[in-house]
Amino acid sequence: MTRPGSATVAPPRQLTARGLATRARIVDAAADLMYVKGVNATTLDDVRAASSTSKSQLYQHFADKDELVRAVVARRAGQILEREQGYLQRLRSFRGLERWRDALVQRNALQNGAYGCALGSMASELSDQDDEARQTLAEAFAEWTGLIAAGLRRMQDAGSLSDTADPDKLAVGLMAALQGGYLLAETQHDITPMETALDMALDHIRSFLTK
Amino acid sequence: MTRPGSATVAPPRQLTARGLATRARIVDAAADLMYVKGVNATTLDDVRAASSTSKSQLYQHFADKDELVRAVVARRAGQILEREQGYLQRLRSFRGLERWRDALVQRNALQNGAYGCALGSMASELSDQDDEARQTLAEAFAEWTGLIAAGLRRMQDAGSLSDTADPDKLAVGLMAALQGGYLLAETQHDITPMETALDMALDHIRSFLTK
DNA sequence: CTCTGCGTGGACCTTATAGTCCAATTTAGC
DNA sequence: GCTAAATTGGACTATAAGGTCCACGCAGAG
Repeated sequence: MTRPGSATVAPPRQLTARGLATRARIVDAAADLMYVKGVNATTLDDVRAASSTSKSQLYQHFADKDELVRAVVARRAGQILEREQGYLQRLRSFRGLERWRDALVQRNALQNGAYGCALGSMASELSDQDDEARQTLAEAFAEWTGLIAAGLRRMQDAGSLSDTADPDKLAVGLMAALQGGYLLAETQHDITPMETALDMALDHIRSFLTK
Repeated sequence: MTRPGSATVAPPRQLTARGLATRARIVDAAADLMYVKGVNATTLDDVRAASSTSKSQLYQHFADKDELVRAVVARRAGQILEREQGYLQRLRSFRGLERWRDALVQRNALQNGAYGCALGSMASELSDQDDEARQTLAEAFAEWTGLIAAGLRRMQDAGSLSDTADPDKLAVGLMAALQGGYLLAETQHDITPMETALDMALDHIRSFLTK
């Protein structure tokens, strides 16, 4: 850190391909562990073991655990948004919304509701502990909700959704139903409440269909 | 623990009023700390300091931290259900549902959404770590949802809610909207999404009103 | 081929935290 | 009051976890 000659402080010193690969391996392993065990309950030793790295490599890439956590948050946000973009960017019909719902429910059914939403569980655990993580998560939720709202707007443009509907509010409501559904499913170890919650939100949106 | 003559193992040895008061002080302090800092981030030393007790007293009343956590979960569940009973047991009209919504939103606005729902945040943190806590939380959610469903049924009996409405499903959907709203509000430090989510759920229920 | 510096392994240190123990004190029945 | 049990205070231990350090390895530029 006090080595002169290199960059001034400790900004992203230039990484080789190998370094980048190690870093990715660490973040991936940490993301998996933190999803299953929770952020706090995941130790750096867990991460080290799961990623087949050593302590020095962790601290080569991250100043401390908080920074690793933030990298995990960013990574998860990126992953989920990319996945959701795949589902939502072509959304143009209510049927598409139903398919989206089915995909989420099915994915969650694989683990019987356990662990909840990767974004939601981190949001709950970190929002009041790490403001930077909180902001990243808030932005991720906003983008995710935005994808839904955009889809609803396309439905309006296509004439299938009434102009009296407010896509932004409907999207927020749908996202809340999704997150609440995840939480209840996680607690009950049963995805039924998640289905019920999403169905109710979709029923409500259905009431705005024009045909 | 190996003291002969008293009860066989270590069942709730008989407590005096003083002991009971100490125990309550510990659980209360722990509940507050865990709500604000999270369960994992709350140390027994924090609890000890906040409750003005000593280590031996903690271990007098709880075998280990997990047991304290379970006591906190049970306590919170009891508190919230008691509070919600006050609001919901006389619920007979849609207006009453709106008042209930307003009360929850207002309470959450006091802290700008921070910390979320006391039950929800514990559910998220504990569901995949402590199965006993998870079950208690699941039952608490079920009871809470049941209070809402019972209110909706009274509305049906009074003729203001259509018989085609399914009170149980609507209650689950409303609870999910509430919990999802809490989570989004906590993440954004802004209660707007909570309001939006609850409004959407209420709008949907409104569509089943008969007059 | 060899020199430079990023990249790596893992021992080591420090602190914080869960959990133990026992002597001293208070309480409650007799 | 007296005695036994309940209660309390706080020092003490063990360990797990975060974080530091340094010697060595390796890969690419000259």
